[in-house]
Amino acid sequence: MKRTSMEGVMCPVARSLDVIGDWWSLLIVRDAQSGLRRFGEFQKSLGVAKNILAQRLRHLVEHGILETQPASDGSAWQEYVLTEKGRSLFPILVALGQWGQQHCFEAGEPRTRVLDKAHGQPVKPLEVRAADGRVLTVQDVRLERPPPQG
Amino acid sequence: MKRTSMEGVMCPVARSLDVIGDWWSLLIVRDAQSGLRRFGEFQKSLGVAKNILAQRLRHLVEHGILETQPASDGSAWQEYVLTEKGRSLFPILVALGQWGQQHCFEAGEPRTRVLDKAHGQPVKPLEVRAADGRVLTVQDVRLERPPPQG
DNA sequence: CATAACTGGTTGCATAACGAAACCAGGGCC
DNA sequence: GGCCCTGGTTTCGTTATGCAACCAGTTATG
Repeated sequence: MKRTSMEGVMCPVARSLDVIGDWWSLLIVRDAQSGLRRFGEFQKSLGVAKNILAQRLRHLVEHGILETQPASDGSAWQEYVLTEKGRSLFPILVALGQWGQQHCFEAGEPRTRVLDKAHGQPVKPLEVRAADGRVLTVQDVRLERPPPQG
Repeated sequence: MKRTSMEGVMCPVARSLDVIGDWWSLLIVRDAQSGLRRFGEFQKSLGVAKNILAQRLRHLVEHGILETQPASDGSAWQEYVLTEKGRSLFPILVALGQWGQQHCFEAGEPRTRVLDKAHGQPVKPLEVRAADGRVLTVQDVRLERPPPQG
């Protein structure tokens, strides 16, 4: 069988999903962005089975999204911290969060929010913009496929 | 067993992933955004097994991301078209695409790009902004968790 | 109008991924 | 040294995935 891989495909979305497209990876990254570092912290926060967590952490390290380093508290354990590549997933998480907030909650239902540290205000909804600054919707864009590499 | 569900969880990211977090769903939405409508079109574009595709389409319809409608060409078949909820996934796809483009390709490797229809220019990199317009990184935000609903 | 071919699926089966729980090794603590 | 905690690995049963075969309704063809 084999779960289909998108490694050779030219669509960047597919390539991304190849790396972070499984269920837990993005949630791990999300927790890492909010400061978690230790195996046990992730396990407690996510409630995921330990074998799955170990597997995902290894996967994320292999793909350069997390890296291991000696624990900051002087103990002999190691910590998982985000690389630059991992930190740059931030807009994806914000986009997912904003969409989920709008479409996956009932009106009064309590939810976690992302706030600007400086003023405690929610962040602005993400906008896709053209080079000249115009806000774009899906109708305003087109895909450019590279020529078949003969 | 049961693949863990995040339905009761307060994190919007988790809720989103509950709906669109599996491997194929976002790719289907991506193709739908670029204009595909018919079962056969999706199948050809994605190369996915037909049973999986049928299952995913049903899932996306159930969650209100796609809806079925009679074919626009007058034939008796039906088409799958995006709802407003589905169209609003656009920033997520752009975010995934931009990240994948930066981090999952070799330097000269050809890739599909999203261009502004009006001028043929690539869209701007997404930016997370505060209410007052400042660009925010992950260090500039914090999470507000709602009080435990006692 | 009969029939061939296409679209849009469903069913069955083999295999890989997932999940829970048990197990285990090394570290830290007394 | 004995005991518990952290951070995993192993084992095993269940679920999801992928392929291929099959099938009904629709459209094209003669």
